[in-house]
Amino acid sequence: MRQDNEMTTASYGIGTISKHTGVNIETIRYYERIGIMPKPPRTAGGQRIYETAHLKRLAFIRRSRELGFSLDEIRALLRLVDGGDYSCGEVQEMTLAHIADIRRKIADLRRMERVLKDMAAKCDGGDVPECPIVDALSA
Amino acid sequence: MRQDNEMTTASYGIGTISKHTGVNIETIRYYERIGIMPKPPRTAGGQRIYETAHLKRLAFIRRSRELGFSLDEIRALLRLVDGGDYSCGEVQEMTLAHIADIRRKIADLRRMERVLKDMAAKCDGGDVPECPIVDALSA
DNA sequence: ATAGGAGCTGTAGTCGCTACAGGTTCAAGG
DNA sequence: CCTTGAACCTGTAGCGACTACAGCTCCTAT
Repeated sequence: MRQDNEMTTASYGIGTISKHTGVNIETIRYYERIGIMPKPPRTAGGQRIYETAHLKRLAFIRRSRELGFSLDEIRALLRLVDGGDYSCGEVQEMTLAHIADIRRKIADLRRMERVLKDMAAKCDGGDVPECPIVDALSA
Repeated sequence: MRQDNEMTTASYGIGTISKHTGVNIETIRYYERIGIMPKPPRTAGGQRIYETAHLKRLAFIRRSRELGFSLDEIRALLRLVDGGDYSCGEVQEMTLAHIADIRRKIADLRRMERVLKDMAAKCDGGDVPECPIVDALSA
């Protein structure tokens, strides 16, 4: 573990924050390239040095991805947070929009499931080469 | 509309089958490139000529995509159909596996929705720059 | 004969990563 | 102090399933 020479500010290598957040090393570098993670300071040799703030930001991104936010949505969320003058209302609005999105996806999947279930039910599962599923799909 | 000179076998240009199936022209050519649509005959000038069989196959692919089958799954389905010796049981098996997949996706999305709803509920939506959603995400 | 819509090929971009190849740096052990 | 080897670096290419474009050629109707 590295130590700052002035203060007791913890620093971590990229592998450490990768393990901590569960985000792949390559993905972290990718996030930096596309600008949702800031360019961190480097050692004399060019290796990235992260601090607690980076760790928190990466955890935020990770959790948001898990909850289905796109990187663009996360970018917007982070812009609010970075601006400093974000309001709770704005964040809530985006979250509600995202929930609506998820609901639409669920509805679509349920429709698919129903159709497929109906098709599978018409099938006797035998060896004959006349399948109602195939018929239903090409109609 | 083109007409065969021997029989009344209907032929269509790529634009026609695109409109009929709702599959983009570029996508049809892409399907040909990756081998899930066969290479059709061409006019002297090199334009693709399709017949009713192509139309049915493309409709099959379209519908399967709509129902969430991946191109790889569709390829497998088509291999069964093309082989001619497919059994209804095999098709049904793939369909049931796909249904299980859809159920998993629905469960995931529902979990997401619940978490987001809980987070949004904690938010008073006001103008204050302290948002429980942001806190929840970075924790 | 000509205008213009339809079609052609080939390439590059999208999203969100992941997987290399081929090199450099760092920390620990001898 | 030196060596080993793990960790890190850059840059590029690949995935799936398209979509978009540039810059042509072809076909049909007037």
